[in-house]
Amino acid sequence: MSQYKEIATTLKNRIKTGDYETGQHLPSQKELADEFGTSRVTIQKALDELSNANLILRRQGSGTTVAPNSQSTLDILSSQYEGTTKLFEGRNKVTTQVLNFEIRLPNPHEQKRLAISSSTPVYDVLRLRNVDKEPYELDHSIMPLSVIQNLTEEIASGSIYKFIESTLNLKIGSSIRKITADTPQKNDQKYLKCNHGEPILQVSQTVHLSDGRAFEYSQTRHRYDKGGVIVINNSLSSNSLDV
Amino acid sequence: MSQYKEIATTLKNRIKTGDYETGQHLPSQKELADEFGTSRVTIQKALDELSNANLILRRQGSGTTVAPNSQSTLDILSSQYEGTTKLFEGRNKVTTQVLNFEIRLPNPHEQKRLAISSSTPVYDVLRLRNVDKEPYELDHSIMPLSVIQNLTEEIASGSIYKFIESTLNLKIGSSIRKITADTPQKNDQKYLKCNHGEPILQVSQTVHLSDGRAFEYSQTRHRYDKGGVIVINNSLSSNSLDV
DNA sequence: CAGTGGTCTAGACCACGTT
DNA sequence: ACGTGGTCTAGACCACTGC
Repeated sequence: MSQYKEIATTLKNRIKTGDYETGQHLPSQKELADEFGTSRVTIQKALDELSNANLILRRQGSGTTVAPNSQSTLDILSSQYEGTTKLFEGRNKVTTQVLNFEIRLPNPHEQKRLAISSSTPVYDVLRLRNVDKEPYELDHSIMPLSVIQNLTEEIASGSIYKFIESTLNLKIGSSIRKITADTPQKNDQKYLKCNHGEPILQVSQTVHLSDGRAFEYSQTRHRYDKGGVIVINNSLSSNSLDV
Repeated sequence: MSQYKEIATTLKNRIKTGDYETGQHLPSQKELADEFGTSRVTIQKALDELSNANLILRRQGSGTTVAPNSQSTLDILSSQYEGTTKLFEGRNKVTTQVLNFEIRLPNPHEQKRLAISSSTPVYDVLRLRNVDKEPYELDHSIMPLSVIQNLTEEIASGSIYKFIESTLNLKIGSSIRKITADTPQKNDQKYLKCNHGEPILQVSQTVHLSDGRAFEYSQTRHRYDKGGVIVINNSLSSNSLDV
């Protein structure tokens, strides 16, 4: 691990433990450089990490302070979006029912979203995730075999993300998601136990590896009383758009 | 404007105009440093900007390439979320009806979201935004007078964001948003012309200035057939969470 | 004016991919 | 082996804030 990342982790922990309190000043960059026995530029790279995560506010002339909401931001960071399995890990019981698992050729829409040709086969996986035995989300994922291999129904009944990161040793990069509301369809009524008039929150996303290859196009549908997406935006990477 | 930001803008333009094509290599950092007559570190800071915006992919050993989707990412960046007025600027006609405009004291929920005391008065503004004469969104904003002053009903019928940035000369910083689906309420039926069974997409957000002060807590409700939120995530600032 | 963060340099070494 | 991007240094100057 690089020095500036180690320092960033240390500083994050100091905020988490209240060593640096919300609203209070951090030591100056020069003091931190002395403490960690490094240069000011390295401290600045560490502070960049905290700044990107919205944990600190830097003001030229007056110093660096711990951001308001730093504690709730830390909560969100600690359960970063890496699939439903990780989100609920330890707190709730997640079970997954694989409703469909097949390999087929992609339709034109999927070809476009995944940037693959019509001859590249894809996994088509439909899963129902339950949290504490209550239906939580209905997930339909398309993954190209050119990127993801050796996926089985058994793996799909656990965490596909863990399989990709740990077993295939691939690094997940950026994603683009569109969040919309919709009326319940037949499958929503059947599996999520939605009645007529009970809205669905749908998240459509394409997820990429860090090398830029798209590895998943999915549509996830939530009951409106169990769904919701939280987005944190900073001026640096203003990354959310209402359409 | 600092040198690295100028260079970042130049490089973004080269991607926009197709000078650097999607998937193709950029010149190496050394070549760029020579071209711009600067050091490699400055080029790297410029590339950080593009990387944060998901416009490029950097691979140790093999070089920097223009990201897939760079063109659609540019589209999104060019209409960053700065209020509905800016989003539709030039393309559609946005009109705003101010349905309620008052100054009052905040309730406990609003006090918490805006981090203000019970004695700090707030503006309470309810607005209906129409795009091309069709109802688009119903927006309920709470803003503390300790931050925003001299707001009038006339200003509210235009763009409050432009007023804050241009007239008050304040800089907008981070925001935190929660996106949910909901059933239509009385106001939705009245103003957004929703029927029973037509879902609402709701965005609740708290927006901060760059100095960390919260200046707006709002709830915006969209017709399900005219709403949607797009979110771009990168590993750097993974900033979205399903709850 | 003193102290803070922001920018920039010239050069060094390392980690990684490709050939 | 070579070229790429990643990290790091020691020092400099600038911009801004607050006393």
